[in-house]
Amino acid sequence: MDIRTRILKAAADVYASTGFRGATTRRIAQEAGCNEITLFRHFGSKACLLHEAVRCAGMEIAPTTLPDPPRSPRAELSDWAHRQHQHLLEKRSIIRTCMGEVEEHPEIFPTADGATDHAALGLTTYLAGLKAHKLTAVDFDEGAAAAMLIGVLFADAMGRDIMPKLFPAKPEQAVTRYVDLFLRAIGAVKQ
Amino acid sequence: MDIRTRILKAAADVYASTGFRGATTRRIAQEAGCNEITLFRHFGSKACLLHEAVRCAGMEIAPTTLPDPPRSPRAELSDWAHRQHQHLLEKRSIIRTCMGEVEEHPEIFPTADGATDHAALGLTTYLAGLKAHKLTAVDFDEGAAAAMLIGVLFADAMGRDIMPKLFPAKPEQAVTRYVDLFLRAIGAVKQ
DNA sequence: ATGCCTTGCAAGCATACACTTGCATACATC
DNA sequence: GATGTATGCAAGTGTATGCTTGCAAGGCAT
Repeated sequence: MDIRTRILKAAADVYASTGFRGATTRRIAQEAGCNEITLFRHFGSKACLLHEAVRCAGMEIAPTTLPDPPRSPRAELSDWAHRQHQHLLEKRSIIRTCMGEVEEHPEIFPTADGATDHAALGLTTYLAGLKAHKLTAVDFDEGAAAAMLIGVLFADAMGRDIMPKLFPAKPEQAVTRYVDLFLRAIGAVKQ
Repeated sequence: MDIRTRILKAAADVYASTGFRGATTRRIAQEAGCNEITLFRHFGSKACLLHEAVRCAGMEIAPTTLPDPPRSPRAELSDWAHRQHQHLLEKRSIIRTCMGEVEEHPEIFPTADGATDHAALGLTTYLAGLKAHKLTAVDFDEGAAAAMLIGVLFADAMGRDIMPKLFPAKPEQAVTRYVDLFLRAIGAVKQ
C-alpha cells in the first residue's frame, strides 16, 4: 500500500479511537509504520492530516440508493435500512468521535456532502414517491418520517454496544422490526 | 455557591466542550474561578474530578415518568416525548462528548444507572401496559418500539444542530410528528 | 555515474500538561 | 490568643507534544 494511503488510514484509525488531541503525530506514525517526519512532509501539519484523513474515511461510502419508481416498499425499505445500519455500525467509532468533537473542530466534520444528508434526501424523495403512487393509506410528513427511520437506525448503530439494555435484539432482527413499525407508521399498503 | 460545586460544574462544562484531554486542570480552575491546586486538594487527580463531574452532571436529571395505568396514549406519550427531547437537547453537548470518548474512557460513561436506560425501561413497561389494556389495535414488539421512539428523539437532539438538513422542522413540531408516526406504528386506538 | 526524490534517523526546541512543594493568608472554633 | 482548616501564590519537576533542522541511505531516471 502507498505510504500516503497508509498514513491516512492510520490517522483515521487513531483519530477514531482517541480523538483529535489523542491522535498524536508520533502514534499515527507508529501505526502507519513510518517516521514521524514523513507525516509533516506529506501533509504539512497534524490538523491538515486529520482533516483529510477523516474526509477520506467518510468518502469510502458506497451510498445505497432507493429505486425511483417504488414498487415493493417493504422489500426496498428493508434492504435499504439494513445497508444503512450496517454502514453506520461499521463506522460508528469515527462517527461518534466526530460528533463528540464537532463543537471544537467543526471543520473536520463532514457536513454538506456527508452520507447522512444524502441518505435523508434519498429517503425523503422515495417516501414522496410512495405517496404519489398511492402506495400509502394515510398522509404523513415525509421529512419527519425520513428523520424517524434514519434516526432510529443511527441511534441503534451508535448505542447498541454501549447501551445494550436499550437495544437488546440482534442487529438484523432489530432493523427488521424498525422497518415493520415504520411501514405501519406511514400506512404502507401491504403487497 | 460552594467551591466544590463550582469546580464540578466548571469541570463538566469544560469537559463537555473540549473532552477529557482538552479539559486541562488550568482551564477548569480558571472557569471555576479558583486556584489550580484547589482541584487537586479536593479531588486528588484530574481523572477523579472529571469522573465525578460527569456523574453529577448526568444525575441532575428529573426522570419523567409515564402513568402506570395508561389512559390517553397520545397525550401521555406526547408529553413524555417532549420532555425527553428537551432534556436530551439541553445535555447534548456533554452526551456527545461522552459518547465520543466512551471507548477510551468507558469508566466515565454513566451506563447502568443512566437516564436513557431508565427511560427505556419505563417506556417499555408503558407500552406493555397499552397492549394489556387493549389500547392498541395491532401486536408489536415493545422493546423495538421503545428503541424506535427513544432512538429518534435521541438522534434528533444530537443531530439537529449539526445536520440541519436531516431535522429541518422546529423541535416541538418535529417531536409531535414523531409521536404521530409512532402512535400509528403501534396501532394506538384513537381516543 | 550523476542528480533528484523519497524516506529514515538522531537530536532538539518551545510549549503545555498533570501534579508537587513550600509558604502565606484568611477564617472559624475553641 | 491559639489552633486547625481551607484557599491562594510562586515556583518547579518530569513528561509529552507539534514541529524543525541537519544529514545520510536508497531507488530511479537521465
